[in-house]
Amino acid sequence: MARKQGSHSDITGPRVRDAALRLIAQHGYAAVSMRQIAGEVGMQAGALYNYTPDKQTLLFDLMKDHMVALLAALKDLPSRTEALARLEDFTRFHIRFHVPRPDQVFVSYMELRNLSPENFAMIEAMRRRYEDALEDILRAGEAEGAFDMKDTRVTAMALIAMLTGISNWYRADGRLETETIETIYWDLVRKAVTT
Amino acid sequence: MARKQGSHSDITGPRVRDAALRLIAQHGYAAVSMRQIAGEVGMQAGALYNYTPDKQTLLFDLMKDHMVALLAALKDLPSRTEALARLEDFTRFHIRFHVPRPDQVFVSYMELRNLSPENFAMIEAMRRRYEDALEDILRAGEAEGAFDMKDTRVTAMALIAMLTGISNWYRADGRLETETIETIYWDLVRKAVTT
DNA sequence: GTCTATATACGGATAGAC
DNA sequence: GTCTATCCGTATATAGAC
Repeated sequence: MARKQGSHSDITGPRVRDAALRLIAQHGYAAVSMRQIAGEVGMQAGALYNYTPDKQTLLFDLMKDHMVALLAALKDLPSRTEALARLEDFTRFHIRFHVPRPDQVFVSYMELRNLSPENFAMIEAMRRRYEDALEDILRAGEAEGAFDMKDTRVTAMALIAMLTGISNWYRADGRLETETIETIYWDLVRKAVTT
Repeated sequence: MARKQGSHSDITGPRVRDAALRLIAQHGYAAVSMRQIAGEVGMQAGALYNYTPDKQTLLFDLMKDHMVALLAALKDLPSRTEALARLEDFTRFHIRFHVPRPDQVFVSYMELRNLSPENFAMIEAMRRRYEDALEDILRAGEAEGAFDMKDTRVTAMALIAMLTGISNWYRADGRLETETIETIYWDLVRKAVTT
C-alpha cells in the first residue's frame, strides 16, 4: 500500500520528529520551544500542530518509538542455547543498537521526568521488559552453573548501566570502532558474571 | 570565627540551595522557576537574588559544591599499596558517597547541558580528575600484573557508569542495605578487571 | 533582607484566512 | 497544510518602598 511519493505529510512528519529529537537531546525538553522546532524544520509554530496534538505527545512519541524499535530488534536476536552465547549476543546487540543512536539514548534516559504519569508508566513498562530479557539470560546461566553473581536483578541493572554509559564518552570521530568497543565491553561483562 | 547564630543569611542561603537542589532533581533545571524555589523556601522570588546573582549561577554552585565535596572526600581515602585494595576502597567509597545523595547525583549528571560553556568546562575538569583517579588505580594494577583489561581508559568509564547507575534503581526504603550493595558491586568490579 | 510592582520577553496553543 | 495574528499565562530579573 505505497502512498504517493509527493505527499507532504509523509515527509514533514518525520522531519518534525527528527528536529525535535535533535534539539531535545541537545538542550532538554523543557528548554526547547515549539517555535525552535518549527524554525529548524522551516515552518511556523502553528503548523506543528498538524503533526502532534501537543508538545508532551511529541516527546512521548519519540521515546515510545525508540523503545518499540529496541524491543523489536531484541526479538530478532537468534536464540542460542548456552547462556554465555546469549549474553554475548545481548551485549553486542545493546552496543550495536545504542551507539548509532546517541540522541535517542539521551532523550530516553534523561527526559523521563518530563513525561506525564500515564506516559511515564508506558515507557517504564517497556524498559522493564528489556531489563527482564537480560535478567532471564543471567538466571539461565546461573541454572547452568556457568554464571555466578551475588544478586541477579542488581547485576542486570549494573550491566545495562555500564553498557548504556558508552553514550557518555563515545564520539563517532573518536579513536574506537564499534567492533572494538564491543570487544572491550564483552570482556568486562563476561568476566564479571562467569564463575 | 563563628558567626552569630541568629544570622539570617547563614541559614537562608543553604535553605535556598536545598530547595533548588530538590526541585531541580525532580523536575529539571529548565522546568523549575525561581518563583517555585522561592515558594518552597517561603519567600518571594525577588528575595532570591540576595543569595545568587542569577539562576545559572545557582545551578553551577550546586554542581560545583557536589564535585568539590566528592574530590575532597576522595583525597581522604587511605592510600593502600596494592592496586586490588585501592580499587576496593574506591568502589566502596563511590557507592557510600553517592547513594545518600541521589539529588546531587541526578543534577550533576543530568543538567550538564544547561550549564553555560564556561561553567561546563569547570565541572567537566573536576569530573575528569575523578575519572583519572580510577584510571590510575587500574594502571597500577596492570603494572602489578594483578589486573588485565582490553582498554584502561574505557574500563574506567565503564566502571564509573556501572557504579553511578545505582541511582537509577536504588530506593532508601528498598530491600538492600548500602553494605549489601557494596558487596554486590565490588564482586562485579573485582572479577571484571582481575586476571 | 524582604516585600510589591513591574519591565520585558517568551512560552504553548488556537482561530481563521488562504 | 501553512500562514499570520493573537490569547493568555508565565519566565527572569530589577527598582524602590519599608
